[in-house]
Amino acid sequence: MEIDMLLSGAETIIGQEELLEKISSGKKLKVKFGVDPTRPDLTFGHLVVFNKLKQFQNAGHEAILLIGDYTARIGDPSGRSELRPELTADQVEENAATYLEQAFKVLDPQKTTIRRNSEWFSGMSFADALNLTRKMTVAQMLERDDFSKRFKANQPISMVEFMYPLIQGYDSVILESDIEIGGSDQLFNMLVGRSLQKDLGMDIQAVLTMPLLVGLDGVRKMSKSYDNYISFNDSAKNIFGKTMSLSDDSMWEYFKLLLNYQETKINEMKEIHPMDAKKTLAESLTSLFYEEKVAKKEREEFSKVFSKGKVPEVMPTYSLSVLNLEKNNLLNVLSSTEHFDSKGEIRRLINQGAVKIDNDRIDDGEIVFQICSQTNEAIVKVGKKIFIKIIP
RNA sequence: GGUAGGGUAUCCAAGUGGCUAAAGGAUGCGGACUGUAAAUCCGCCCGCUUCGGCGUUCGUCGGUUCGAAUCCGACCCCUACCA
Repeated sequence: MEIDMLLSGAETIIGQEELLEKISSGKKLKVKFGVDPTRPDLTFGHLVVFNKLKQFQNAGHEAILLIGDYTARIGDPSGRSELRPELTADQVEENAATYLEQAFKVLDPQKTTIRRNSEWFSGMSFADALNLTRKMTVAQMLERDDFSKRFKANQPISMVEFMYPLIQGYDSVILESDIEIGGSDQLFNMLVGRSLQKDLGMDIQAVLTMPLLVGLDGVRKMSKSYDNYISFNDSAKNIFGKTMSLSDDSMWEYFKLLLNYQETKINEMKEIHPMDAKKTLAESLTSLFYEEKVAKKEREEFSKVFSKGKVPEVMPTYSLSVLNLEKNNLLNVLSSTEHFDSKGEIRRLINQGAVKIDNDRIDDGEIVFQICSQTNEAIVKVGKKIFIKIIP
């Protein structure tokens, strides 16, 4: 039963038989999951794998979170061969720290082993590194899907990219991992771990890949570089709001991959109104990171603000007397609120009919603020999402 | 080392002397329609502006010209191919 759960949702499982043997023998497995701290946020794409890691953890296995601090520092050129700036050690450390903080929102810190690959790579000699490269051939490398595609298309592949699978594989050697989990785009790299272990006569790790989560656009995979992601660090409001912006079609993936909903339960959800289903999704996701009552509250706020067109409970507030502008016209006031990049942008928004004061559409940026003497405040709404309160 | 191609706005990409702040996509933003959906349609998308303009931009520096992203020179960087 437990085994079924551990393997559920996986897209590919390599080395399943040995894995099952190990599990049934009662061995405490070392489960490896690696992340490169190249940017400050973990996304819900990572969450898919983190959830899996947690399942193993809950089942009593050893969760090893590998921070690729050494690799991150070199600058991973994967993907479109962009020249990524090398990160400084400080930046990487900073990112690593926030990664951990975020990871522990899901994982149990007491039971999680944290390792950094700078532990073994920063002291590695060039000769040892070269020895690593001996383990793989160019032809083998070109088996990796994106390498072969780029190669055929005459697109650049840098040497350091060829090192990445080896680096990642060597991590598995050092950690003596029994199983490595990751996104399905990591399959090749994880398989290299198997070859290296085999080569050294070690126990060979199983490999389990999880499907890639589609991003908020519903088309491309969730990724920081596409800016279509929800992060562990998003506010409750943003987790809820971003989830609601998903298309109906893609929400079921979220139920499945992020909340581990089973087929039958998903089918039940499909019976109710999509918006209600989505609200349930959004509330559940929000409560993964915040208290349930906070999530519930966001659900109510959402209905209030967007379905009923009311004003949110809290919003950034600016006082005219504090701003102390030469002229209290709409343009100046908005431009001093730091929500907008330039006055030109605000003008554009006004011209496009995006700005309302106390629910009246304004088409003139020169209009001077007159604050209702009864309520002693004016509510400016810009677009659908920005609310600003102005007080005297 | 040789040959060929290239560096243009957030990204992709056109543009080879003036009509170019620079086509077209994509992303993004706004509006309409809605369920803050998605899809679709319309609009905006370098900065500042007293809305007449002004200021910066096409790898870098210099030059030719009334005028340069476009021509010339040098330099830097990238890519593929052949060795």
